[in-house]
Amino acid sequence: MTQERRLTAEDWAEAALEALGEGGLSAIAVEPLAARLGVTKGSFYWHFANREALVAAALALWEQRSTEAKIASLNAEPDPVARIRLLFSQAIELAGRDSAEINLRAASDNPLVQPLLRRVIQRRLWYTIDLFEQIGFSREEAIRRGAMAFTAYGGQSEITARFPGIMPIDEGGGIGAYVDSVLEVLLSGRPG
Amino acid sequence: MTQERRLTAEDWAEAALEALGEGGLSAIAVEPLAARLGVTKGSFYWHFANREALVAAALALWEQRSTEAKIASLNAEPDPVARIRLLFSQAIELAGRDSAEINLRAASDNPLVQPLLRRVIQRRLWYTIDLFEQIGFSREEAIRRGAMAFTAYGGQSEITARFPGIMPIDEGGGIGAYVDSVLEVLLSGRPG
DNA sequence: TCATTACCCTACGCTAGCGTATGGTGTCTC
DNA sequence: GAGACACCATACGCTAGCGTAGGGTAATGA
Repeated sequence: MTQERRLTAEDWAEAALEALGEGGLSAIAVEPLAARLGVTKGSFYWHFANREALVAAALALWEQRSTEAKIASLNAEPDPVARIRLLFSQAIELAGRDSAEINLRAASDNPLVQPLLRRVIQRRLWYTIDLFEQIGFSREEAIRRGAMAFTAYGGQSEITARFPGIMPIDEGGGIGAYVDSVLEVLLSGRPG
Repeated sequence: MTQERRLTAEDWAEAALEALGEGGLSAIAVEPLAARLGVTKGSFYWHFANREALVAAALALWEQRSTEAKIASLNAEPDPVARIRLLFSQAIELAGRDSAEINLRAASDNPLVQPLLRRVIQRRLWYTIDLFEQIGFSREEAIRRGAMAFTAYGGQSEITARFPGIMPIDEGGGIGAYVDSVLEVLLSGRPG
């Protein structure tokens, strides 16, 4: 964290991403980050033109890593049904793993964040829809169920992250059982 | 809006709530609001101790009105299934009706907003769960389905509000058809 | 070894917003 | 009609954060 050697633009972007996870978008601030890196903002303005450029760098870093991570963990699972289950499980425990995403959602009005989230949502939504189509639902039905699944685990992860303990999913079997019951409902009337 | 007469604390709270709906929590700022009300902040600090008090007043105003409105519109419908349908329909078109709520969710880390939203979520969640119990599901199953319904329409309203046009629910029948299909899934295997 | 380059510091100006002190004015009351 | 009170203006100090100017230093390559 606090380095002895001199810094690069990547060091700054890394620190910015970390700050985003801890304090939200507004925590990506030049002077506080400089202090944290044991340096003055004179350093920053050598590597970046302005704060916006730093925010953009941190967002790019996040997008790359988050998509890589999700794709990697999901591609390991060949069965579509198991993939959906994985999607859900991951989303529910997303709070601890990726607090940057939670904080990004809260800043979705920001002109840099808005298009980024739009891309990410689009990808995930249609990925989910595709899964339901692979399972055997018609395209129209897959769109409906996929959209429902996506909003459900989006809302779920948001709420559990921001209001821990408020969802009564710990009763009777824990998270796994809840995920199973959700899937049972989402897959009801499954053809094939 | 811009008044000729002198102001009361309620006028300030009202303007603050309006600003919250338009620009988020940070838009509840003393000097901009004063300018908007055609007055200086000397007026404000006569009515309130500080900014936090104004935020609290605006939040109280919102909580009171939003719960009143929702309860009124839902109590008019006696059938539980129709009520759930109403809940969903309302949530989806929530963006235009209550942008203050959307902006509040984005500020849920704020120490004044956090407990407020926690209360509201708690109320709505268990209200939804009760509906599923009234329909005939067991308590355990009602908790699962209610939680799922709640997160689904929470996520739905958030996404449609922040990223209009991104959800493919307008295809083939519009919102009403989508709500119906969601309900069909959520009520699958319904006893009684 | 010496100049160049990469990186950083110090010091400054600027803005938005919070909060305070104090004085002014219209309206109500006796 | 004279005070009292409610409401507001003016003017100030303060903080956090952005951005700039210009000088300094350590390492590196010729």
